[in-house]
Amino acid sequence: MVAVEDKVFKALADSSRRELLDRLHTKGGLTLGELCEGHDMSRQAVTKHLVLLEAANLVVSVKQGREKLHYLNPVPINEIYMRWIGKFERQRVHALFNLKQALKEKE
Amino acid sequence: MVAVEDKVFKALADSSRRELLDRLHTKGGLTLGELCEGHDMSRQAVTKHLVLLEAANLVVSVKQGREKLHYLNPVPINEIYMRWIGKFERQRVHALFNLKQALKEKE
DNA sequence: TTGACATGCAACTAAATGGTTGCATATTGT
DNA sequence: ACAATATGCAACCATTTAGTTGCATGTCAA
Repeated sequence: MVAVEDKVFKALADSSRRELLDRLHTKGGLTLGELCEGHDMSRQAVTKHLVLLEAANLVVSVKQGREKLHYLNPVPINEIYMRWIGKFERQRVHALFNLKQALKEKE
Repeated sequence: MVAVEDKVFKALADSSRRELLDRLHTKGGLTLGELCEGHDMSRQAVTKHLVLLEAANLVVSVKQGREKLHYLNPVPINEIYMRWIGKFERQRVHALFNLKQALKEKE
């Protein structure tokens, strides 16, 4: 069952899917219809993306009547992080990130 | 220049490339030849993977004579993490991760 | 210098991927 | 009931991608 990990990365490989995750990070519980808004691709394309995201466990959904509500699941992302960032690196890398942020805000 | 982010995710999408990252996380400074060992794919295939990983800035390399030494760069991974894990989630998710680890060790 | 070693580049192939269109199903409100 | 709304499924197409093979270049050591 190494497959689940592979699904996560494959799912994250597409920019449309990443954008969907961004939207769900900002606001959870969106329906398929809502997630389609502001894209130039068809509803069916979005459906396919959501199927992959759910298979990867990056998105969880609940059916409510004829609607389907979608939520972001942060767990798999955390596992990626833990995989390649050792305990020491974590501090350095966080410091670097914060520095970058601070500089960005000064612009 | 949205391309750089895309390269990171595309690079991570392949399991052979992730394995290369694992090897470099365990031990930095490996040559192409060393990275080829224990794979069933050709040297040229590995080269191609490394090109992508370097383009994504996930791997940095230094030429030394006729050899090329490779190192893992943790910065892009951290940025993925920061993107989809909000400040509160970070705590919960870490706690969950640690719990899982503890349970795994008890087996 | 010359052979062995380490890496680089290019053309080609098979499979995976992202997108489309068309039709089917299920739920809601009047 | 029935029309509008929300989602699901399947076949098909173009492009990308991971891998190969073959040859070229560059560096070291005897």
